[in-house]
Amino acid sequence: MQDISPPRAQTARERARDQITAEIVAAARIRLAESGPADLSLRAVARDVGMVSSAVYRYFASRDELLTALLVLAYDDLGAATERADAAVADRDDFQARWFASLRGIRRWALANPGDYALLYGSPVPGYAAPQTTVEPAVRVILVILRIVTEGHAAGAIVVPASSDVGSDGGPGDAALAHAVGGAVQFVRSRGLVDGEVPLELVVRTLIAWTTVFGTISFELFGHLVGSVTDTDAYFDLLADRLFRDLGFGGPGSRDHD
Amino acid sequence: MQDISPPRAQTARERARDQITAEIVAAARIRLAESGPADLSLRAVARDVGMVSSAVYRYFASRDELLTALLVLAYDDLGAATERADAAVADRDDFQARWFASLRGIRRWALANPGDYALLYGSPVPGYAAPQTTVEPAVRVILVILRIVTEGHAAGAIVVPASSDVGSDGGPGDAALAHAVGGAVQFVRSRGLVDGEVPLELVVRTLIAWTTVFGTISFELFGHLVGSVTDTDAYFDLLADRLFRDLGFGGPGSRDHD
DNA sequence: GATTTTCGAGAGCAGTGCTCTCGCTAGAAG
DNA sequence: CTTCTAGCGAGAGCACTGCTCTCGAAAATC
Repeated sequence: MQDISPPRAQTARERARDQITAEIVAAARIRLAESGPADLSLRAVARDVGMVSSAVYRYFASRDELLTALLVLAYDDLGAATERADAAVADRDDFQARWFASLRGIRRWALANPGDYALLYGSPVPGYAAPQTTVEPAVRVILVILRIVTEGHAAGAIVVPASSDVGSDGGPGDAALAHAVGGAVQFVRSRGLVDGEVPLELVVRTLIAWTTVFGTISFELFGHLVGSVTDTDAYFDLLADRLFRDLGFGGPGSRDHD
Repeated sequence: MQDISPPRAQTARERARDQITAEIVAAARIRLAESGPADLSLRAVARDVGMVSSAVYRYFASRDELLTALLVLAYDDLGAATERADAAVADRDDFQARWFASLRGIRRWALANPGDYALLYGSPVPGYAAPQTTVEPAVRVILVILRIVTEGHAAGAIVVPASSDVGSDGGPGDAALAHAVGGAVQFVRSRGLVDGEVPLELVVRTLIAWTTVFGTISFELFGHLVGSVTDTDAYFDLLADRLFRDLGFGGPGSRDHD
């Protein structure tokens, strides 16, 4: 195969440019770790890499563009960390172990990189809208937990929890469900995660689990659990367990292994 | 009754001071609504109220102190809105209606006041630590949902969900639970919300519900649900229903009413 | 070797939080 | 009613921010 673009012989200039770009991002990431995203100063970053602020603009058109680069990097880092956590479980059919490993991996990454986490899941920087390029890296972490659920379902380890029609109106529950989480269903289909029918209630439950995990981590990092949760490590495991069971895992018949 | 302190005859100076203070806060709140907390400019607020920036420092020692005032105001506003939503349900034994009303009230407030919401539940402003005075107003909204759960439990409307020992170790589940959520248990007791024993699993479930509600609202406001959840109104109701049932409400025997 | 592209430095603009000083004025004290 | 003082608003100023523009030097290209 012809190496068309990626490993094409870079000119010295290009190599230097890439290297300096990486240097800037690295310096920015360090500063981000010890101050919030809103506090990130382009001038300070410039000083760190031994440049004057205007020189940085040769590499990033604006502070927002630097933030976007950090965003992509952080999403990828989180995604990779979560994938690693899941992959570390040897028995691929031990969905409980995979679930715990992945969720703990997410939380561990967040605690280790609070600045990045705040950038990703905190309040958005005012006036800043993440461009489309950030979508794909953002999806990685979701895919990990989605795969556990879909594979678990395919393996018959899930008893899809009962849906309920206790909505405000007595209408047909499934149509309402399909409409509400239509995007997620389409997403799961487009990624080829499931062939055949997608149980809507499972989609809803997975969305809830996803939201709860990040909601909990955000609460922990942002100080909202102080006073209520005494042992955050233990609480998170408790949470992971409840979410796992609410998904329909570990139901009747699938005794756990110890 | 003697009016001891609150309506004590204020001097003209004090009245003027309070009025201007309120004016500043009001102006700040308006600016906050259309830009994030990090973007809130004390100088801009000063301009809005027809002052020069240094004059504002006669009323607030720093920008952070202004933010704290806004924080307290916002917490109180959210708390009041939620209390109103709950109180609007005439039948106090209709816990489902109260649950939906309260949760919807929280979300409605958040959507109507995104700036305030970001201030309360977004990433904290770097270097800013909310002082103790903000704790009490912050608690109001939690108390509303806590009351629904405790009253529901006292009324026998809840079948406390089964705990599970599927933790990492096979130790005694209840001791671990008690340790993890000890703060919450103590809180519930200190507020006199429950006399007698507090079912630990219910405490855990309530904490999870609380976290999930705010996690979902944060995700919605911060744009993380775009692409997955197509109808956010409907999804939130779906969520409220699942949380309600996971708490043990609407279990066997307590058929809902329509 | 001449030319064009690329890049870093520096000055500068408008904005920020915050401090300090200086008058004015309204309320308190006599 | 006069004197005095405490409180307040204005202004200048400092160090910082994001960002723009110009200029000179160096490197790649022709």
